[in-house]
Amino acid sequence: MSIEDDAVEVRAQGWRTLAALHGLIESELEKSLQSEHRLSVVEYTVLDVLSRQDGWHMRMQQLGRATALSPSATTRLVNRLEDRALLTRILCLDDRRGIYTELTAAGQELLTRARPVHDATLERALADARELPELAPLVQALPSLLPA
Amino acid sequence: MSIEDDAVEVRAQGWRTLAALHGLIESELEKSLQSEHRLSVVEYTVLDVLSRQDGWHMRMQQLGRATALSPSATTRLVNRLEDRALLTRILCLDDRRGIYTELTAAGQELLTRARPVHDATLERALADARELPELAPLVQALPSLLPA
DNA sequence: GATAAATGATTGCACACGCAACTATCCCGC
DNA sequence: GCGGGATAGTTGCGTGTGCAATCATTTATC
Repeated sequence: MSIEDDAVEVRAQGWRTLAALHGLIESELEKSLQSEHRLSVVEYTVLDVLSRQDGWHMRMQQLGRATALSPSATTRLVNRLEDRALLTRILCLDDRRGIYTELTAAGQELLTRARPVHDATLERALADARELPELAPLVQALPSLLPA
Repeated sequence: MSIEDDAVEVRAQGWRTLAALHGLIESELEKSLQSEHRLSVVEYTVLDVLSRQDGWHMRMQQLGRATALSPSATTRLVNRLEDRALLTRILCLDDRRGIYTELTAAGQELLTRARPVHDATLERALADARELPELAPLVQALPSLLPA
């Protein structure tokens, strides 16, 4: 019993730490990307993830999963970026329900300018977090968890 | 140069992983807490953090920091919970600008009922995440990062 | 001790979000 | 090849959020 209770508490504590670090980083990114390039974090994420699909298109649904957004929010997010001519919708030929999205040159260009801001802010936010005792271990461990 | 570029990319990758795991867990918690107890994740967080301040009160600002919420959002969050009689505002005597908040018996009771739902959902969400190759390492490492 | 700057919290406003309902397209069984 | 169910995406609507401006109180300056 006590052992299982401990496991529950450890998970909850881990989640609180994760959420705290996430919240800190996200609000820093939000402020800097918004003020420098009028981009929200999730908008930047879309541009970034699209740029990584080198040559490949992405469906709305995949975009929604990549951003943890609902279908309706995904639609409007793509609308906003399309209105700013940062990406284009491309109708799917083999499945005409589906819609692909693709970065425009302007989108690619904005991403190129925004990326340094994003990266610098991320570095600063992580440095700040490393000063907080409850976040430091997670920040410290993060880089070693990637190669899968 | 290349080494520094790598560090930038590693940080970005770590952030994407962190954000992905956070998004997955948060949407699961949101769904279960909302449907079972009409609580959002951030509302649950407030009840939880207040219950941990055993005997101690918390100022609005501290609540805002604990939830990564703006002052205005904090005000309205406390309004919602106060309207449901889950917590009470207590004026600060030594600094009459400040406002303390305290769980009511009903708030404590609701938290007691919601906590099992929260914990079970968290366990399930982490198990799901462990199945995803890109998230598994972070999920695996999380429990070991806590004692600070 | 009066005025100015700073701090804690609240309100007006615009906007992004999720849910549920809807449309359009595809796929399956017969 | 036709009707019913599933799937991809969009829209109406209510609500939670951040920013900027505001009010109340405290603290600093003279």
